[in-house]
Amino acid sequence: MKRNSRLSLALHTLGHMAADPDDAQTSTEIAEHAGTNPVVVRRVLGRLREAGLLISEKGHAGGWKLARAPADITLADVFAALDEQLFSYDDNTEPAHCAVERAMRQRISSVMTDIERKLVDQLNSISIDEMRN
Amino acid sequence: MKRNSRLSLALHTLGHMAADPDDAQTSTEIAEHAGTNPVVVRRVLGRLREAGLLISEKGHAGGWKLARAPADITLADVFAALDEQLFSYDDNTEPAHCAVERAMRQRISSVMTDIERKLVDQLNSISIDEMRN
DNA sequence: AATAATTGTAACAATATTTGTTACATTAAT
DNA sequence: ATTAATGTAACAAATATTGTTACAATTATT
Repeated sequence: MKRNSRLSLALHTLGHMAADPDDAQTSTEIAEHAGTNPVVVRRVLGRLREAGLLISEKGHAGGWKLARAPADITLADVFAALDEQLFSYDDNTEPAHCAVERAMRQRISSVMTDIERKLVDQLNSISIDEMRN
Repeated sequence: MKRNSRLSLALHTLGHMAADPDDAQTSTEIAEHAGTNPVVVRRVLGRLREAGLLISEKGHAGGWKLARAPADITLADVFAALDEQLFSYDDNTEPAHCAVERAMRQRISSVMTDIERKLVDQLNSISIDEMRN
């Protein structure tokens, strides 16, 4: 089983939708194309809907569509919607016992935050429209 | 249980070592300070040793020390040593069936590679010496 | 009004990963 | 010899991800 294929599924789906923004697709169609299960698709795309990137409609002739223009959805939007940790850095939640430790944690945290901010800037500069050829 | 605390453990340990590069520490000491187990410490630090960042010595009075000057060990070195995925993007290994899919995967992969390269540049600009106050 | 097609979501199993732990062989200083 | 350390295998426990089944709610079609 693969780990964390949510981002992959989201990007590929959004990329396809960007090619034909007015065509709604069902989770079954998307799942077949992505080689997975409709429930998994609804699970992942549900997060994109909560973030305002997608619209879903229930019932007969329902399905999934982009909520706005492909040029207005960036990679940073997708990362944020999936709540992906950009880095795999988890600080210990236990309070630091020594002063050196506390100072270092703060320094590391600030460095990471700075790097992350720059990364988000870069991700924001790429729209899903640009993910297609 | 926490997920992926390896980077945290590695950085904090290296940070402390950078403050006193000549003092060798045992995995038990490090484990107590980090609130974990000596075997876990040896597991994580072993990777740093394989990458040439640390030196370990067996036997009585053995322990762990930096392999080179703190200013010469960067965050990028540490990430690389732990083989961390910078992003949680996993491409499907299955060959793409349609041309649109193939093209998009290539585009995504190239975008990710580009972002990752810039990120590594930034990580390389910060040494573990700078992680302390 | 009945039917069909779709999302939303809960529940559970299967799998993979991470961490913690015990145990023990190996190595080196005392 | 004894002691103290690493190196590593093996396994348990916790957690996360994915796949799957089931079914209620919703909406279009007939």
